[in-house]
Amino acid sequence: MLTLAILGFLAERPMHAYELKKHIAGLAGHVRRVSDGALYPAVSRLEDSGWLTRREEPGQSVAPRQMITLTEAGREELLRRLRNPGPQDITDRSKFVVVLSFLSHLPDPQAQIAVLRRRWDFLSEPASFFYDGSRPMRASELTDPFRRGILTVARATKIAEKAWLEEILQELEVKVAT
Amino acid sequence: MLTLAILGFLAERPMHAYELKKHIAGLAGHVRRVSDGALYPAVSRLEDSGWLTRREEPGQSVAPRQMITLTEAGREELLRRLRNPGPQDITDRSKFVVVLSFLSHLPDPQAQIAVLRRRWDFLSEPASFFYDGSRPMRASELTDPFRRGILTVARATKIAEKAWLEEILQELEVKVAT
DNA sequence: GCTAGCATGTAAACGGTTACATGATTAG
DNA sequence: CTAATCATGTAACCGTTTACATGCTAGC
Repeated sequence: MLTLAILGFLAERPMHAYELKKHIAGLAGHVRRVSDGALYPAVSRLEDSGWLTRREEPGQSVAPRQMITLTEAGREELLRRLRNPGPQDITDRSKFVVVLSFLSHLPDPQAQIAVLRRRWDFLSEPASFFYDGSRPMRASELTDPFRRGILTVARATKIAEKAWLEEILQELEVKVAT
Repeated sequence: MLTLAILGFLAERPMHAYELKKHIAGLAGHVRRVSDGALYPAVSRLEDSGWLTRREEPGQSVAPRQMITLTEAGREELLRRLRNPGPQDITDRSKFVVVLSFLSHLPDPQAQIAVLRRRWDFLSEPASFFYDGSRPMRASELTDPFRRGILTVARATKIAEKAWLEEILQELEVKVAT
């Protein structure tokens, strides 16, 4: 998730790590704070992979900082990841949000459609949640009010997301057809 | 997350690890598959902490398996974690769902109210998502259709969850008052 | 005979959290 | 002078993923 977010934001423009941190924190909707201990090693890893380069900017009245730039290989890696998200990137909403954030970078609407459809298919599968012994329970059988709440909210979320997906898929299909 | 889920399900009844796995997979709504490499070591860790015990059940016509039972210390640990969830357990929906799943185990409605209110407070904070340079953007300024989608769905989810929270909080407050 | 499901584990690699460490600038 | 924000990093620890490894039973 961190890797994709770093590649994605750098594709828009070069930044230094501190800026990157704020962008990523915003993306996560402070759902997940980005710790320095995760970010800086991640940037180093991506540099080792040849996906980005760092240029020291001697501090003119500010603390010295490093401008990080995406390489061509980095841009290709981003597109590869966007075109071909892993299963978790589709099923885990917080990961899918990252994919979605950068999906515009894919030049091909058909590739965008493919990703969105995978999410739609996943949301269309029946989601079993709780078990009575080994038998999955239906929502109507649940007496626990908190578990009912989980299902209530999950259902509302699913409906909202599917509605949006159907809307944008239709727009994209019109675009492809023309 | 795994630890809390294991403690929570075992509080309902003893199980063997394979059953636990299915319960946890259901809980996660196959958002996150539970790998054996995570589950079995987690169970061992909890055993080392004295929160559960394992009893070998020689297989009568089935493969030999181990019945896992929560200890008194394990039950206390569960209650401690439910009463006092970490910040991530409140802000990260997939983690909050785990807390919610077992919140009924807390005997005190006031403690339940406290947890739910923390979530409500978190959902009430303004969530900034994307930046234009260093300025956070308003939803109306976003032109990227996928990013607009993220905000659209997030807003719907938030409304649904807050509505449910307000409903159940009111019920619980009535309960406390009587 | 084979596949699916039941059932339990280990080991290496990876990545994230937490805590530690440093230092500059700006606003109150 | 002090707190907040800018800015970058390291190290120990922990838990998860992935891949490997084994073996039984039931139904087709």
